[in-house]
Amino acid sequence: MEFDLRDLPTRATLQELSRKIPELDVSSVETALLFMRVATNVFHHIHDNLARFGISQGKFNLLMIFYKESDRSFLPSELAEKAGITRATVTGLLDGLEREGLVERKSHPKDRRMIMTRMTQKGIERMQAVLPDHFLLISRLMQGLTEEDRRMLISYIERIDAEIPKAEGQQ
Amino acid sequence: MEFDLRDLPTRATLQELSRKIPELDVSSVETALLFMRVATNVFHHIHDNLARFGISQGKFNLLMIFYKESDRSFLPSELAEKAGITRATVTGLLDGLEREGLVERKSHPKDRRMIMTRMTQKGIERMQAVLPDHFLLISRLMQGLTEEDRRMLISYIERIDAEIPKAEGQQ
DNA sequence: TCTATGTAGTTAGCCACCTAACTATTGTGC
DNA sequence: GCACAATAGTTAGGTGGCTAACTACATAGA
Repeated sequence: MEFDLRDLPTRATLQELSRKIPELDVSSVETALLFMRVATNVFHHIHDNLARFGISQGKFNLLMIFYKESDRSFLPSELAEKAGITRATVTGLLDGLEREGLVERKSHPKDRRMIMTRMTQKGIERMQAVLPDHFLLISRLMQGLTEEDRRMLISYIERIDAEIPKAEGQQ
Repeated sequence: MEFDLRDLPTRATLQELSRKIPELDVSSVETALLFMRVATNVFHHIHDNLARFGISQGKFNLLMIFYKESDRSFLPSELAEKAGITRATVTGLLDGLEREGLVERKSHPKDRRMIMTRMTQKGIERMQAVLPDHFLLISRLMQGLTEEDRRMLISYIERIDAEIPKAEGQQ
């Protein structure tokens, strides 16, 4: 079963490699490759949906951080850390969000190196327009799975994540 | 269990939304978000490893297509279709790969609009250096799962993929 | 106190993706 | 046979990610 002609060369390559490398398990690699392919499809799907609202994935991630605590301000460096991107990237995303009037920058009263960023009313309204649609689309991805299936899936995914060495020295 | 303070605001947002939108299932969204978070970690992990060999993910994908049938040539448009990226992006990636001497471009003998691209010996050798390490790293991601676990995981992932509407009109 | 070190944000420049528009060439229909 | 449409690849310009270097400011130590 699963006789995909297009992928047969990969399987042949894998099987040849696995003869030389005993630790390499062909079915593990194939599972991981499927995982990655579907993840890519999911990201594209979500990207396309957010694009209908004129929001990129990167901007959405920042807006979500703001929205969760829309009454308070965030330092750019704090946003970078929460979103898992660099401060330089945050600068660029904030430029775009500020240009659209979704967030605003104010200088910090005490420490003049810092900038306080805050979501505007327009930003809140934009998120209120996007979120129902966005989460509904995400929710529907799982509609082929039962509650029990999802519990199992979470367990498998967490075990995969546990194998990824977490970079401690992240400067 | 799973009492992550940082994510509580998301859960609160989700629960509020789910009251207004009956079709929205909170646990489905949370499962999908975990799936995406781990997928991102996996991609970063693989990226970091390929970077040690001076190869980006995009270039690796093209090289893998070449390597699977290293005796034949490919049209750039064919590479784009197989890799799931645009022709414009292929142009850029081929520029880099050609600059490094890993692939070569030749004009098509019959149709002068077309370009035949082919992997060089140096390209083959580079892939032979990268592949064992690369696939071993991918294989290890699954070492917390049994054969049976992986079968189940594949089934779940395929059911998620089945919910993604495939864009027919991809011009 | 003043120098050195550290910190926050930005800038510059690279990469890989995109869309839209352009060039060159081939194929088609009157 | 020639104008027009279709096709292949590239170019131009935008975005979001990165690292490295820079500016401005704050802080700690001799």
